[in-house]
Amino acid sequence: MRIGELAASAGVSPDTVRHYERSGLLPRAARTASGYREFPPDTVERLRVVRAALAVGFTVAELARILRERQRGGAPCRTVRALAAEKLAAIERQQRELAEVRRTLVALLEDWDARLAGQPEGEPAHLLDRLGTKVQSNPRPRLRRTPKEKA
Amino acid sequence: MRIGELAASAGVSPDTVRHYERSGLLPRAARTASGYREFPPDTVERLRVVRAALAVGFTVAELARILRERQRGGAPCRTVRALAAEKLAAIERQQRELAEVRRTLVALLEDWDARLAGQPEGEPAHLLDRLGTKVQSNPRPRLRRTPKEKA
DNA sequence: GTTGACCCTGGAGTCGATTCCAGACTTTAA
DNA sequence: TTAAAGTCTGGAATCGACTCCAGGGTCAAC
Repeated sequence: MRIGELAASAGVSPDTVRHYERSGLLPRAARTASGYREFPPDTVERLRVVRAALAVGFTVAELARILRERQRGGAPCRTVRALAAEKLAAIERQQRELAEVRRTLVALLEDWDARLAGQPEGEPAHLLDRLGTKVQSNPRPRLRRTPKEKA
Repeated sequence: MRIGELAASAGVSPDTVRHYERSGLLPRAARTASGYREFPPDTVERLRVVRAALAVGFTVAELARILRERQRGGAPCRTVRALAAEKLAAIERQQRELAEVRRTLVALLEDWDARLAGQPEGEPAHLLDRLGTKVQSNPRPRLRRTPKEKA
């Protein structure tokens, strides 16, 4: 199968597939006489695994290392298991942070709505200023930019 | 007060303060004869507000726009309120995604541990392969890199 | 008067997973 | 036969909030 078909099977772009190949997440594809990549059908499954691993937090570099190890007959299972546990811990940390931020934001909106209710349309209500008194900043919750889905 | 003191008061680096000034999140500071920035004391509060706003998900660009608007006598409260509501929605979406990923990961670890239990130390257990069957990838949970705290 | 801690500039670098680019070729369907 | 859609390369760009850099002044204490 060609790259477009493979990519579509996993809902990614051909560029992404090439990227994975370059990074060592997919085996080097064979080429047709004209230079097109020709993937064996089971690459669909391999790509699915890669996407799933990325989705639970593995990085491309980590996966590349693991897959390379496996290629050489190694059994990186213990490493994989440990790494996954780290991902879980990271996720739970992030959940706690997110919950905290959410609490803040909910309280903030309530507070704001109360003051906006008693305020004419164009008047300054100094909403942002209320933030300083109610939140003690610190980390930085990277709000994921919404991934642009292909139409 | 000088930049180092201001920065310390909010637990950020002087570089960050300069960055905020450049970005329009802090008013241009006055300068001493030797060119040092001299901040009025209430900048501490302003910086605190900025940090808090960033912490709940506002971007530097958004804050700059809002603060510029306010500078010109505008009352961007409605905008701010709407933006905050968007942030909340984004956070809740992220929470749902994170919960989903966590569920997957927990199930995966259980599954893995079961197979590893019956497996001798160096034998391949094909852990990653199990992923493809249990997860249907998609988005991409950016696990935040842990912010390096200053020692 | 010298050390060490601070401050200045503005432009480049960081992180990571994509995504995009130009310019060229190939395949497919009409 | 010709146009549209797919593919190739590899290096650069994207996003955002910082962080770092060199090369140079400045301030405080001893």
